[in-house]
Order: sequence, then C-alpha cells, then structure tokens
Amino acid sequence: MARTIGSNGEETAARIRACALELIARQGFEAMSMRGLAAAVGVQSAALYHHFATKQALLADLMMSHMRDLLAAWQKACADNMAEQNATASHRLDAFARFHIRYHISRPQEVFIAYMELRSLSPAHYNAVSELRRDYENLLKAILQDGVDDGSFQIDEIHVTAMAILAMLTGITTWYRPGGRLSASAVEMQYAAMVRRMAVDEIGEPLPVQRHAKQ
Amino acid sequence: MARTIGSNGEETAARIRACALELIARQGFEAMSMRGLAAAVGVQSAALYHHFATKQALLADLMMSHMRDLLAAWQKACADNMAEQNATASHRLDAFARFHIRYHISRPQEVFIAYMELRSLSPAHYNAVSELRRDYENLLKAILQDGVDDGSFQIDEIHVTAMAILAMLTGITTWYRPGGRLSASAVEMQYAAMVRRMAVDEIGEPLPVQRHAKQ
DNA sequence: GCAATAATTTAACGATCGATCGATTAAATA
DNA sequence: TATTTAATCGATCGATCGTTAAATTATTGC
Repeated sequence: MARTIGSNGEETAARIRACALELIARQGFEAMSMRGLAAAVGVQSAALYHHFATKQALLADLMMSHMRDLLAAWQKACADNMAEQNATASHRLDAFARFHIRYHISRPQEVFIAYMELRSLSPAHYNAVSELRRDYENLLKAILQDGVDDGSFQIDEIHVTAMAILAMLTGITTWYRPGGRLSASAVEMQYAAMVRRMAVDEIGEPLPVQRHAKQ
Repeated sequence: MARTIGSNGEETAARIRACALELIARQGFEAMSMRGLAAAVGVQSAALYHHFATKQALLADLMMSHMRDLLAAWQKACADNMAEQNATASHRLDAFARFHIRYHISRPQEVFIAYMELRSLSPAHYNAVSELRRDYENLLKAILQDGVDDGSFQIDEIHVTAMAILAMLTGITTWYRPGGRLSASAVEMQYAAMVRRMAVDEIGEPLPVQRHAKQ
C-alpha cells in the first residue's frame, strides 16, 4: 500500500495537529513519540514528515498558531464591540479578563501546551512565540496604564500586576473541568470580580504598602 | 577504577539531587537523560542506581521532599510566631502570602518542577504528591473560611479564590529573577497587597456580581 | 590486618527514539 | 488517456534511552 483512498493533505495535517495537541497535553512534548502520534492519527510515522519537517517544527506550528489565534480573537472581540475603544479602563479590563477566561477555558489543550512546552522550543522558535506572548501581555498592560492615568486604578507596579493577573487567569486550566460543580460562566464571573479587585482599591489607597510587620 | 577515594553515599546522593533539580528545571524530566545527569554529577550513570532505584523514583523523591519541606516550613513559621494562632484572618492571610512568596522565590527550581512535572509521575506517586498539595491548599482555604466566618473577608467561592491566589503567587517564579529591577521583598509586598485585595472588598460588597453585561 | 560492606566502575542489553529512503499508489492536470 | 504531482507505506539507519550485571576498589568494623 502507498497513498490511501480518499487521502487528503490538508485534512491529514489537521488530524495530525489535533492528535498532537491531545497527546502533548496529556504526556508532554518530549514524552510523545512520533510513532505514537502516527498511531493516533492512523498513519505510518513516515507520513508525518510529509506535513511537518521535524517534531520541533510541529510543536512550533502548534504554539505559533495558538498565539496568533489568541491575538486575532481579541482583535475580533474588540471589533465586534465598537464601543470598546471608548469604554472606561474598568470596562475594558473587565472585558479583557472575561475574554481571556472564556478563550482559555474553551481551548485547555492549546493553553496548557503554550505554557508548559515553552522550554521544548528551539531558541529561534522560543523567541518568535515569546514575541507574540509579549504582544498579548502588552494589551493588558495598556489597559492597566490607562486606568492608572485616569485615576480609576490604584496600581503600583503595572508589570507585576499584569503578570499576577495573567498567571491567576491562566491557572484556571489546571483545575477547571467542564461538567464540574461550577459552570464556565460562574468561573468567569468569579475571576472577573477578582481581577477588578486587584486593580481597584475602593478606599482609595494609592500604594499597596505593608500594613504590619510580620515574621 | 571502582569506588573512588573519599566517596560518600550521603554526599553523592545530595549532589545527584541538586544536579537533577537543575537539569529537570532547565530541560524537563523527560528530556533529562540519566547519562546527562551522571555527567553533571561527575559520575558514571550506573552509579545513580545505587542511590535511586529508577529515574521515576528520583523524581518522586524530589517532589515529595519539596512538598514535605514546604509544609514543615509553614509549620515552623507558625511555631516561631506563636501569636499567629490567635491573629486575625487578615493577618494570617498576609502571613501565608508572604511565606509562600518568600519560600517559592528562594527555591525556584523545586517549585517549577513541582508544578510542571506532576504529569511525569506514576499514578501512585502522583496521588501521594497530590495529597500533600491538597494539605497545603487546605491551609489557605482554612484561613479564607475563617475570614468569611468572622466577616472580615468578602469571598463567594473559597475554592476558586484559593486556586486563584496560589496560581498568582506561584506564577512569580515564571518571571522573577534575582538581581532584576525589583527586589524580592518589593515583589513580596506587591503580591501580598494583591492577595489582600482579593479577599477584602472595602466597600463591603459581599458577593462579586456582574456589574455590567459585556460582549 | 582481615573480612564485610558500601560505592563506583566498565561494559553491555534490549528497546525505542527521530528521521530518512525508495517504492507505490491516488489524485490532479493536460 | 498519459503524465505529473501529492500522499503514504514498509523498512531501516544510527543514536540514545533506562537499566542491569559483574568486577573492582575504598571504607568500616572487629
């Protein structure tokens, strides 16, 4: 046997991507073998190399696609909501948090891989992915900065706050499972409220200072 | 050559542990080879098996040790501060946050491994580590529950808030580097303030509700 | 000083890894 | 229909993997 009946390049590549996402998310990139991936796809391992030059290229493809999709989805979310541009920083922060939560909950495998397999990337691919990641982080930082500038946010360190918010939100994928006690929208609401609290201090304390010396 | 001059079991085992921490943190558990580890230690790969039965046993040893050390360190921190037992929930939450941050900043490799390599553990080892992790999470949850009970915290979902706080704090290790722009104590202060904000809503709003419908 | 034990070596086993080669066949093109 | 191109297979290469066996030497206890 050689080329199989009904075989189609685009479709096979898509199936490889889908199976790779699942296997890498479950076992890790290093632990996934090309033979195991080929078996999951239902193809011989040599066929994988017709679609992806190397195992590394496959990982880079998955991670770059994820970051590009994420950025495009945010652009679309903004475009769909024209008022977003002129909304207050508080509204935009809320929208960003909800978008991030929803997107990440809906694509747990991609998110897990994007955060866990950064170190499996070659230096060149790592830099490329990191650049897109920085673009995404800067979206949040710009919102936080606007809120600080207009006085609606009380934040000392924009960078630290942005890192904290993203780590908190992305961490959802480590415990949330569909069909669990809490619905996705309930989780979204809980986290969005916490993000708001992190940026806004209602009693108007501008700097987070040490309230009491301990330990 | 066989047994080398001055060789000592305890010392070699400690050196294996230290090198393994560094290599696993840098490359990942699967990517680290026993030959590579042996080379880093300065020993033949077969010698590793005199101290650890398998590669998996080595990982389990590292992760269990980390979790036990973490729990013991918190017990000690509480014991050192006798007032801790009777302190307010707000004080105890602050102490927990600062402890967690300081401990994790001081042991970046252990923390990174403990969160990244859970899936590399065999089921039995995974369960054992998860149990200790749950014990640690429950320490935080108990503090949050106390604060809710006495009315000093405004939290809807204890579990969600605890997961969010831990993800946020543990995420520090992904960006913080000693010698950077911010000192460890500055980072500690920033994050402790954010944790406090997450639990306390000064205007006294008991439930985090949706303020405006978006997207 | 001699036996027992602990620590490490050299050497190797079987398995599996990523990747490649040429052959083969389906689909597309003309 | 004839030719080209795309897609896949079967087989295999060299390297590396975790692990083990047996031999060798240092240390310890009597």
